Amino acid sequence: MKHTTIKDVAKRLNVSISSVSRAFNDKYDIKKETKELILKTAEEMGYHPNPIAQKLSQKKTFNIGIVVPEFVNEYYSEIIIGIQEVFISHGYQVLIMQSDENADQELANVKTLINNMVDGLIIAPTMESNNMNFYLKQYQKGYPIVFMGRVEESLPASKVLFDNKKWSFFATEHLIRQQYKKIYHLSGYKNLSVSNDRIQGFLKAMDKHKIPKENYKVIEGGLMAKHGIAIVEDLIYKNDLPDAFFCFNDLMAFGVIKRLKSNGLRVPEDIAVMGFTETQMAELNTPQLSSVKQPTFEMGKKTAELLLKLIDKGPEQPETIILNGELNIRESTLNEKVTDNT
Amino acid sequence: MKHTTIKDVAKRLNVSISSVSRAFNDKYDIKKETKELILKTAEEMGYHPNPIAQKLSQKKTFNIGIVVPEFVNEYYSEIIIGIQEVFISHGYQVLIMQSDENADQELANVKTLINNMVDGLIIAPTMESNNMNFYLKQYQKGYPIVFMGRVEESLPASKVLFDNKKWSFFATEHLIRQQYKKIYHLSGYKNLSVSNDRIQGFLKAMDKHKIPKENYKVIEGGLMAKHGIAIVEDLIYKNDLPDAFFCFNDLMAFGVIKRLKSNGLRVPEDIAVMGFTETQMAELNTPQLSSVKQPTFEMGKKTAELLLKLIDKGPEQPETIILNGELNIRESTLNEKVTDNT
DNA sequence: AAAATCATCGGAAACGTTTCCGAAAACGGT
DNA sequence: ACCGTTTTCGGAAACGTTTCCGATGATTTT
Repeated sequence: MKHTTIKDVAKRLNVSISSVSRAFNDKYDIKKETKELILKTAEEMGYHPNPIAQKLSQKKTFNIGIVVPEFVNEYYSEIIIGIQEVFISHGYQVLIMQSDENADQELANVKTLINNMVDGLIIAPTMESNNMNFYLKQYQKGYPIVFMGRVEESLPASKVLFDNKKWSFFATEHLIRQQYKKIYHLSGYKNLSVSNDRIQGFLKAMDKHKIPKENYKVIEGGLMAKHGIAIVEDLIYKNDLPDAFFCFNDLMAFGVIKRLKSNGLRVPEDIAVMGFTETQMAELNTPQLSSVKQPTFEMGKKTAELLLKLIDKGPEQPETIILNGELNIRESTLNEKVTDNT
Repeated sequence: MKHTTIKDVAKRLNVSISSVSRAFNDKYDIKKETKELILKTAEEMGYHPNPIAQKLSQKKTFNIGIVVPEFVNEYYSEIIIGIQEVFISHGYQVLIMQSDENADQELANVKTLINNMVDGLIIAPTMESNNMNFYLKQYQKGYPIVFMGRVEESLPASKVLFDNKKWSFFATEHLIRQQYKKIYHLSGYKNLSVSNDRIQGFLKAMDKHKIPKENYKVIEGGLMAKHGIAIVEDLIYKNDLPDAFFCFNDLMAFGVIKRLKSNGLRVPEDIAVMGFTETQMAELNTPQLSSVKQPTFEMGKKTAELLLKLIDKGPEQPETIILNGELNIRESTLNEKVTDNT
């Protein structure tokens, strides 16, 4: 467990500590031969610079922190993988913490990460809370922070967003084109900006195609399958089922499909169901689920690159990157009566 | 960005640096009043000890590293959450790296983590490779390492395992009791010890119930849905379909179900399908998938606790924890002709 | 040949803690 | 009033780097 230090290497070669340091850091003021000699014997001695000492000396931790609501589902996992790819290749290590969809936990996580002196932070907030004030204050004090996902476009900081309104619109329009007449949107929690964006997209499509008000509805759901199940349950009880459901995410869609089937209803023959934020199960489910695929990996990479720039070059004009998705039509929203499937 | 240091606090109160340190570290040799005074003014000045400096001084990084094959699927995500819960509450930060089911990548990850001087390592190997020699050598040199999952019971180091053989046996026996006569096991890669354990369990059940050799088969699959699909495809082509499939994991089971359905076969009426390592989709799929639930969260916690002990108390007798699961019977393996569903 | 430049290196401060060692102060007992 | 403890504290070394500053000798310029 005894580590060989820079001193050991220096002593062995009868050179100074500074020379060894210079050799390892590619400095100009060292002769080529001595540098090579140093590197060679250091290699032989199994010397690796102690990262902690380097960090102390350089006043950088080469750690960055990520706070996400959760990473059990694929969405944030994939984003994290994208982030890691960028940072690890730049010599950083990534600390991941989850807020469990809880604003207090989120704030606590951010504070631990700051106390651990991470060089930068990526925050995917669970919801708009007054935490944002704290985060923004840190950002304005010069702490490098980049936001991701559930924040408003007006936020005065760099961020990477998905164009929820647009793709919600496209998804809804697809349902309309498939000639589903009565369409219900099961939204996410309404205190999430993404939920509202998708509601906006839904309503915009309704408006454009002049669907009468009694033929559509927005019902507040949540994030999980059980929310979809509960809502369908309720609608069955009220005898108020639509032709098509457009769900906030795939998980809710799976819940909806399950509950419909257990009531003897077929998807899509009786009722169509559309998801959002595509999961790998969309293809494997019966029926295969139509959904909107978000470019998770790319979102992670872009976010990481923004933060890296912020760390290296200091604060400049905040940048907002809005990414596009992909509407993947599958069995669950195909109306057999419609031949033109555009 | 200018941090207040221990010196600033000391100077302000005209005490020594050591006293401030003592106050923060709950040392005995400091008067209660001065300690409180120091803590109060430190608080006022917004002083937090610099963790990097602490780490350098204490020769500990308070970082631990985890290497997993992947964390897109729920299995490792949940394990990681269990690990984090233990370590974060003990003041550690957790560095997570994924090997992408690639042994070289895995080794590289372990080496980066060691170079980053993590205080301990949790390795969930992708497969038995000669990496194990390297890991064991580090372990024997005194580096705290705990293994998880895909390792053999004979490995001379602390580890947390799932009793794959036992639960594979139970799962298979359930299929036999449901009077499925011809049962095929789609295994995982045969260079994984877990695959072999589950094969053993499968064969043991066949043996116990004296199933004739021509009525069962072990087919090497993999880890993903597409492997299940490909195998079913092949069996259909060869006209060699069984009454029931027992799959290495849920993902393969979903692939199997999908491919069977697209051939007009019903699950479970025509063919039953059983998964393993239960996912949240098992309940939501149609039909609901029978599977074996692994105690992922607990596995994470146990692993973390083993490592924590290893770090704190040094190497003792290696400990092996083998955890039990839960056989969850659902629609996909219920034979309507059988009334006694035990 | 003197002066200026350049390449190469060593010494030491600095980064911000913890901790060892010893000293001063307070205290109790005789 | 003296001595031995105990309590409380300060000084300084140590952790392992990076980097600034200056020194030395070699090389080039005038």
